Amino acid sequence: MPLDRSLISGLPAFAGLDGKDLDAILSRARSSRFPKDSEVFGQEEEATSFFLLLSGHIRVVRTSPEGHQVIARYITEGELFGIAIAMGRTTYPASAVAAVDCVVLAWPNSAWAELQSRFPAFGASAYRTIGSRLQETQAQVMEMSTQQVEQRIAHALLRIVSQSGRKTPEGIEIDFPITRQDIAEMTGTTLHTVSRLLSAWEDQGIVRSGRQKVTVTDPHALMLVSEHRRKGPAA
Amino acid sequence: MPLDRSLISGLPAFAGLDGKDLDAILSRARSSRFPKDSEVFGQEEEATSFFLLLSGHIRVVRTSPEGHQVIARYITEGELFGIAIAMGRTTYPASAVAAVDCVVLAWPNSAWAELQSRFPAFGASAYRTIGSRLQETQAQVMEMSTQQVEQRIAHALLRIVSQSGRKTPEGIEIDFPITRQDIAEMTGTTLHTVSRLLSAWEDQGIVRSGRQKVTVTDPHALMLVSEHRRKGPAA
DNA sequence: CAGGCAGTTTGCGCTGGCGCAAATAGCCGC
DNA sequence: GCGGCTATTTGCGCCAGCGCAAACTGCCTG
Repeated sequence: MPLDRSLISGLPAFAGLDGKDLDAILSRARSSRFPKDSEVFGQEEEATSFFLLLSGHIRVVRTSPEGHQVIARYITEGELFGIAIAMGRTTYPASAVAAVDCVVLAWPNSAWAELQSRFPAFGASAYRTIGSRLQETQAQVMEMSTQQVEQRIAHALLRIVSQSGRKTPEGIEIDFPITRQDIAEMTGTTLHTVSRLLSAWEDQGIVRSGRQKVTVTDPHALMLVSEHRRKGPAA
Repeated sequence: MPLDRSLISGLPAFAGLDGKDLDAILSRARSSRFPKDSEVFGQEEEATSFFLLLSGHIRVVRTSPEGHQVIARYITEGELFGIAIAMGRTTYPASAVAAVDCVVLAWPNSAWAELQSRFPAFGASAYRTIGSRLQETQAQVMEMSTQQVEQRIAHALLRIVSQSGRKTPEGIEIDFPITRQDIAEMTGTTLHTVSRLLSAWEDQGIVRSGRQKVTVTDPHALMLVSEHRRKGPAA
């Protein structure tokens, strides 16, 4: 059964393409399910496909030779990921793990050249994606160089929540399970410190948190926290 | 006077192109000199061109809203830089400052689409460049999350030296002026800490350093330092 | 519904590395 | 050769946040 073009018609990656184009693009893709905690691809693995997340959330994790893990980002619905081919890489630089049950479209790398040349808008969109990843990653380096742990965590929460937040009566909730450890691995700290800060914020009524769950009840206050920077150069 | 193709013929960015192609590419470029400490482009500035460094060394610097600076990387001879256009960005995400007197080739952004489509190998090379920048930046995040300052500085020195080292009787010297502050801004620390560590290494005979100058006399020992990691997970 | 496990909280002590400040030392221009 | 500027070194005190360890708590499973 061919994939329905409505799956991807609204996505920024395919902006400016008509129905026929979408069908052509989809004809090269296959869709698959990944249950929670399963790996879409692994770090250092031979890159054979590139992907689009149709539904769910995916954690992109880099593991160091000594076994330390760092979460590079979360992929949300509609995003391209694993586009090693677009950067001329032959292996995936990180692994991708389903944070919840996910549905993913996969294209074989062999489709890349064709899609890119037939639908330049699609290629451009992929390159824009890479550009923003680079931008974000550089911003993260900056943040780690100049901000305290508290600000970094506040900022990370705001980022996640704005990307993958679900409104509830109590506030905005991160709509996938996330542990203190996960947050620590996104911000370069330890689960202990994350736990302490979340507790403090809970006392101040800024967040509510539970097992693998964080709800931001006062985003504005959290923004203030994230902006209260360490003393910088005078100007 | 047209630019001579020998300027760029050996560079990886133009691998696989013949003399006529090179001339065509060069015909769209103009060459300019940037004296030490002058800015090739500024952060947030409208991106109007992309560049190739013919000679010299360029410092890529990001400045935070509070005035903190971070050195994202050094560009060495033969590298493309400022290729915001390839990522669909309209402004430069960082500024580029000549670390020494530099000679630079600049293409107007309007040449990008044409060059990319006429010479796919050139486009691919640019995308590979971006891919490795992303890779490196992510590795840096990892490093900052998991390693101590000492290891980070050791690693940074090794990286610079392998990229821009000049052999001298005493060891390998960084062949552009670099201050303790610069090293601090590459590694997310302070010039004080850098100075202390360099002094310690000097006592151990691993480096020799002077005003805006660092010579690695014992790269192997420095590698050992950079690999002596903080205790990690058991496996 | 009894365990057991994974995730979380919290206390406590310690230390890497920062912040500040002052002294020193190359280098450049005059 | 004399300032004066900029880069560097170094001492000292302090504290954010880590490491360790122990207790706790939902939640899932049998």
